[in-house]
Amino acid sequence: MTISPDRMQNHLLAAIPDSDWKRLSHHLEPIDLSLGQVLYESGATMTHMFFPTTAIISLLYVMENGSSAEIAVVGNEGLVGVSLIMGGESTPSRAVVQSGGRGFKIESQIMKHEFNKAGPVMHLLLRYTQALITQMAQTAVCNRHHSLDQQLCRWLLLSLDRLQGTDLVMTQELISNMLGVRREGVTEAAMQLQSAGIIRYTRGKISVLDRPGLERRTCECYAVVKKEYDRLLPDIPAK
Amino acid sequence: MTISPDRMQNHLLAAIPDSDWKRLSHHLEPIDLSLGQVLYESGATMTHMFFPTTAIISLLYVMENGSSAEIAVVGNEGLVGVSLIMGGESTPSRAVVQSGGRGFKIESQIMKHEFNKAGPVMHLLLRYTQALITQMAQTAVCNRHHSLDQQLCRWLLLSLDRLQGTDLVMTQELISNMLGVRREGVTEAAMQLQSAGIIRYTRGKISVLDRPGLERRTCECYAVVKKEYDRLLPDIPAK
DNA sequence: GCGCTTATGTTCGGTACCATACATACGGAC
DNA sequence: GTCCGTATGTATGGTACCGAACATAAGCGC
Repeated sequence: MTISPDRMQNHLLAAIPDSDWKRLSHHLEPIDLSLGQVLYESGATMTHMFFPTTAIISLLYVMENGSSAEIAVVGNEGLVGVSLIMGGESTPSRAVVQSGGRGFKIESQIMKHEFNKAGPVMHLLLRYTQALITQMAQTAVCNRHHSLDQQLCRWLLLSLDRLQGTDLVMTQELISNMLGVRREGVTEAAMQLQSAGIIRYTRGKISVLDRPGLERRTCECYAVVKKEYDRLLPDIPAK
Repeated sequence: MTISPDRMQNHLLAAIPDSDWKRLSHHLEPIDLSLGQVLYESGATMTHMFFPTTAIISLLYVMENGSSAEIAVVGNEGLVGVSLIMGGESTPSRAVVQSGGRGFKIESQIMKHEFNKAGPVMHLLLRYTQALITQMAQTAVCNRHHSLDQQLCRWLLLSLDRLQGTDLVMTQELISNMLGVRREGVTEAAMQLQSAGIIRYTRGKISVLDRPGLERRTCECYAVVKKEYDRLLPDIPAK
């Protein structure tokens, strides 16, 4: 049985004041988001915005030679389609479902209209956008300076924050695409984490056993981003 | 003789409709921006927004261990202080003058008030913000995948686009801080470019002799960002 | 249980960058 | 012109990651 997703599962939707919510609620449509599904393609005009509840979406740039790099990750704390409210209608990146689940979608026109009222919804979305900017900036820093091991920890923590429970359904191949590294590199880093007792994994599934252990091993980038989300979106319950 | 900067030298200011400009013009204050000057510090509350005319500003993140990485660069096409309009009042990065020159500053309250009118100025600033987001995202990609040589070309081109003329006053040490690499690495890359006849440099000054040569050697990242600026801010003359 | 697909593990040589140390030489101050 | 601070050039050894090729084994379909 598929349970219709609850608005409250997405923290942005949950933070919309009731008076504004009344206008919007009719337009939100619950949807399934299955692993690998592409929500929008680089450069394509976006017709909808998405609010994940249990799914996680990766924003990634695909290079001319086919390799890719994750720019940011979006889960139940946020939304996919920021460029709609920024007025650009598209971005040079792709949005892919990294972890299957559910969410809501809404037509872009509705949301743009709501945004242009310049009320609480606009300010909420803008604060979220700033948090997303921080995540992107820190991804740039992390890509420059930190080891694959540290980046894997950061990535696991970001995913964990956007999931219920401690299990990720995710192959190492997938992770390597997100991080923009070789699959073998992920294998070696994951083996180290497993032998340290921090994670346990089998084909396509990773269980985090020791979250504080991950936090000890990751770089400062994770904390910088986390702190900024908490600061900018305080009405959103820290998991 | 220092010439008072002209509003039209900053493309965002130039794009503000006259009716809105009348309200704002009294509040804009011309200022000198000298090399190395810090416009805001990581985490500090911003009191002003800045519109460079002839100066270039780097947004960079400084790590706990003191090393740094550039997140984005802002010149006469943009503004410094996007987080003010996003509602965050601060960001975890630092804004430093990378190339001395002039610009305007304006008190944050004035600009926020103007933004909240939800008129043309808001939409202009939001479109600029999206272009800036693209630059950050592409910096992340470039840091992940491209060689120092390619990144140096990208960086020179981004700087060139924001300057008049073809000379940069800039030591290799400074460039290495921006790119987040060793100074020696920049030296080697610069020597290659010089012996290819693309640039010529002496202590602290770089002259670009062959701009198309730089464009041939850089990665796709430069073009992606450039195209997105042109798309989002078409009212701004491409240099 | 058997076989096949595919996720994970291992090895190899190569390279781009790093940290450190030091050599050279430009060009402004005097 | 001379001196000196500092920008640039060079060398050495180390490491993290890459690309490629291949080995193993988990778990699904039958």
